[in-house]
Amino acid sequence: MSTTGRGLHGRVLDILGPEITAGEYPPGSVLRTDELAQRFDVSRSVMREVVRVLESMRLVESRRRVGVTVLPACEWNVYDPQVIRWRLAGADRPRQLRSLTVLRSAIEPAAAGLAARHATARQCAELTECALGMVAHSRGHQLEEYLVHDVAFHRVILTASGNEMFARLGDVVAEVLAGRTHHDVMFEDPDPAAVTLHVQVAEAVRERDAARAEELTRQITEGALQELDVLAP
Amino acid sequence: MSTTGRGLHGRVLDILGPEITAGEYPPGSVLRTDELAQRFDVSRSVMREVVRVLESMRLVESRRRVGVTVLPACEWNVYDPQVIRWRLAGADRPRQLRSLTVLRSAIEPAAAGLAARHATARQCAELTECALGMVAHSRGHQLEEYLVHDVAFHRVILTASGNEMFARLGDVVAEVLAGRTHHDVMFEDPDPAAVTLHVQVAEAVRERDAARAEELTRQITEGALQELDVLAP
DNA sequence: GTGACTTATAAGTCTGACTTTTTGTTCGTG
DNA sequence: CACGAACAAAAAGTCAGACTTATAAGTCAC
Repeated sequence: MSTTGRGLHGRVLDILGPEITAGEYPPGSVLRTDELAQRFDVSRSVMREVVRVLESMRLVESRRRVGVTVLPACEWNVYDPQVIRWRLAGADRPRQLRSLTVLRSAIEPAAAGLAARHATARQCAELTECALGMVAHSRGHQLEEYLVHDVAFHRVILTASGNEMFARLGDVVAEVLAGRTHHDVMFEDPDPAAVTLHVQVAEAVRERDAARAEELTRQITEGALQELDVLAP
Repeated sequence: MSTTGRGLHGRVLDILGPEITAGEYPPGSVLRTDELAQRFDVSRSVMREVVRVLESMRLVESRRRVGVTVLPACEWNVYDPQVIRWRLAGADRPRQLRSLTVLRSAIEPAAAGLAARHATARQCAELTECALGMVAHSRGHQLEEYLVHDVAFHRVILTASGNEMFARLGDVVAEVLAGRTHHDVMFEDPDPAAVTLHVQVAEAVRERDAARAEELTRQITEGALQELDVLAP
């Protein structure tokens, strides 16, 4: 599932990146390129490329005569998909999941409102299809199938908003939804109320009722927030 | 003002990055590392590092035997601060500014609501100070001083929300606000109504009135959106 | 036409030498 | 003792060249 993987460079990145985002090196720690190259048994060229990428994510900063210094978490590009993935795989996954869920609850209602105005006929159809798929798999422990349609639903909403910044959060939402189903305990079938809300959102968008689409989506994300409050204190 | 600049590598990036985000190479175009190295008169090592960074931004994809192919805009990491800066400096600045303003209007009200709950006494004081600074410079063509306080105000709100994803949008908001003052025509003093709203938001946060802080901030961002509608069709 | 084989190509990797910047120390002077 | 300038060392930065590897595309037999 890892996007990187490709090439020697990517493999090193997939080890060093998670280590840094996990906080294994306190902010201000200095790493030397040569030592890292030795440790991973790669050439300095490869190691330099890795450092450059980490630098562009603002995880580290490279300065002459001093080395590669690890930056404090407040500097990190937390919207970088790679950084998000690394952090979700790490120890502070709960905190990360909460941050992202709060972000969702700010974005998605607005996106739904815009989607009601801008969605194409095709997107409206897709939306309805997703919602029906959710209904169809909402009972009898078909969690995986339900998840697929749930993710697709939210992706369509975000895309149909017509705002590229919203659209780009599709992967984040997918990650959050998948996290809820997989990692956290979720043996029970999804909340019927939530399923109904999705159907209603699809309706509202189809009927171009922006205010209703926004309000209904707000209820969905509020539910996700409360669910999180129940699981994690 | 460029963050990169440092080093030969950064200079190349600051030329090639904007070129790509400006759409000078249609999606699917292939660039060869060697040719680029020749063009910029740098070694392949440097050029490879540049390509690696562009790849991590998902502006390009490097594949063996084919070259460095430019990816379509829907793949770009549009939340990368560097990408945002490049695009704001480019031709589709208006569209970009609109996307970011829409994003703002989704995020900031939510952030203000959270800030009302989580802001420290110090942050409340800073907020009030910023608001007063805005009032003080709201008349008599003191646009620059006004902007400084405006930016600071919104940064505090986003930080005080306690959500790192929100906090990280401080730079984006700063960029948008600065853009409004500098690039677009703005000879007149700021709208007195907006100034008052900022003061009231500071009040609401200090009084822990989350709903009011959220609603007032919504009015601020709505104003920004309408202002944009007036300037650009 | 289909499939296996070959080839050319461009990225990927490694190595070693050299340059440049920056830090910290040393030393001389007031 | 304080202060500043000269100096030395350390680590990143840069370059050039040789080699490896994956793979797209062309070739040939069937």
